[in-house]
Amino acid sequence: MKLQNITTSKNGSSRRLYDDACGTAHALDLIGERWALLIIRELMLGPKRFGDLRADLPRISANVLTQRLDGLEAQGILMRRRLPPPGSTQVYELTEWGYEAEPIIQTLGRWATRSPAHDPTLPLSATSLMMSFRTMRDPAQLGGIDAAIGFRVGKEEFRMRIADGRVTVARGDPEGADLILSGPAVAIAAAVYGGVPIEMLEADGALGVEGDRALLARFVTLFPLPEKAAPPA
Amino acid sequence: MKLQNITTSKNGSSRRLYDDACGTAHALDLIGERWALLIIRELMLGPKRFGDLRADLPRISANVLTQRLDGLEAQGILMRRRLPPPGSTQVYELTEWGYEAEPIIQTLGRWATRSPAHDPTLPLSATSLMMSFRTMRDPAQLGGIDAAIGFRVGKEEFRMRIADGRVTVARGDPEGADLILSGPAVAIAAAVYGGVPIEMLEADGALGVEGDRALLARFVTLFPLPEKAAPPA
DNA sequence: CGGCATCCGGGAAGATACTG
DNA sequence: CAGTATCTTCCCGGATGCCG
Repeated sequence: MKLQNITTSKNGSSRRLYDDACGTAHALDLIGERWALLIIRELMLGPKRFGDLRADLPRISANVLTQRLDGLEAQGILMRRRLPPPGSTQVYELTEWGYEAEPIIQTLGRWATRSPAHDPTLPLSATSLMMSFRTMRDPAQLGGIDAAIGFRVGKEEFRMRIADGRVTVARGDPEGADLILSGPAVAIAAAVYGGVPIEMLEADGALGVEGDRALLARFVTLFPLPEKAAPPA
Repeated sequence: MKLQNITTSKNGSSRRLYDDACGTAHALDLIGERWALLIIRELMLGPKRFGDLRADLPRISANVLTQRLDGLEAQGILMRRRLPPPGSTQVYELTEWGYEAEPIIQTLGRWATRSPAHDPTLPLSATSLMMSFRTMRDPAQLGGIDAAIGFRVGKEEFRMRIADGRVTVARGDPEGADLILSGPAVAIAAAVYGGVPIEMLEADGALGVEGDRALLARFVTLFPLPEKAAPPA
């Protein structure tokens, strides 16, 4: 290790800061570097290991991930935690303040889906699909629904609860839910956001459905995308 | 101009994109580059010229500002507009969709002021001070207030209206407001966010006050900063 | 395999000087 | 005043390798 690296890593403030009292500028100092906010997004539904993050952010390189995790930890946004042995692997978990960044993710997401350039058919991580449901829920449509919906997306399992006009999502066993959807995140996104008919996705083997199909028909209407903004002239 | 520049500017997608369907990731593709969101912030209260932006973002370099303005225009977030002659100078103005980014600025700002590292004594542009009032207003304290407050910050003038529990701010003539504050943005920020006594700022010649001093005493309590998050252990 | 450190190439950001 | 040209610095991304 070179001396330069010692000074620059010890004094993390050698990073380019905006030097601006505005809270927005400070937010960018904290989480404005490339990948930082997407790492936070991936941790939003609970702790993950280094390798999980690499898998869910396929285009990040290991050294950048290391740098970001260091920086976010130093700023108190996430913590390293060592799981009890055996298998005492390390996980990264948001702090309480880190979890409070969820509105940032939602506000950005809601605004950007109005972009004419937004392409909802791109790949998608399981976490961002689940987060998108919390972001895009239509309160007017949720009234009167009380249901549990399970998801199996790759190796990850989630349980959503819709009740009292609210949507909560957490990692958890889908078993026993009123409706269970299985398949890659893009397939579920195609059904909910792309308007692709369920039957077509099932026929392709892309989507598995168990349980209340009437609920499913309603489910795919609960998360409307906002209208596109006018494209640039 | 070189051929390379033509291809890279025509095909703006040579930029590093996240390639992720998640709206949050797309937002970062749109406004995640350095300085982009601060440029949007500076335009939030109306159009500005190139030189205004340089003055209000003192540490941005001219070529980066040019690149960002080009990119934001290509994405439909802002427009170039030529003012009617004489003095037919060019200004940059947010599109309707661009103005809708205000919640992003507010959400980031609110979250980041909880950072242990946030330093509210740093320099501040007039626009970000005005935006901060919209962000930080305490609805519980605004009830029953109906007032017009004017600001003279450097060469810029603003008029704030507090009524019906809402705060609106626009560029405009402070004359005739119930209260008029004059001085650099840092001085006004010191009074509102730093708890520095008005008398001290006036004695220093940093702050000028005209009009209703009782309203001023109340005004400085209307924008409480959120509690700090626990500092990293 | 998870968690890094290191080296390298390309490109974005910063600073300064220059032009219409 | 509104940008452009150029140069330097530094960040990002990819590959490789070390170590528990």
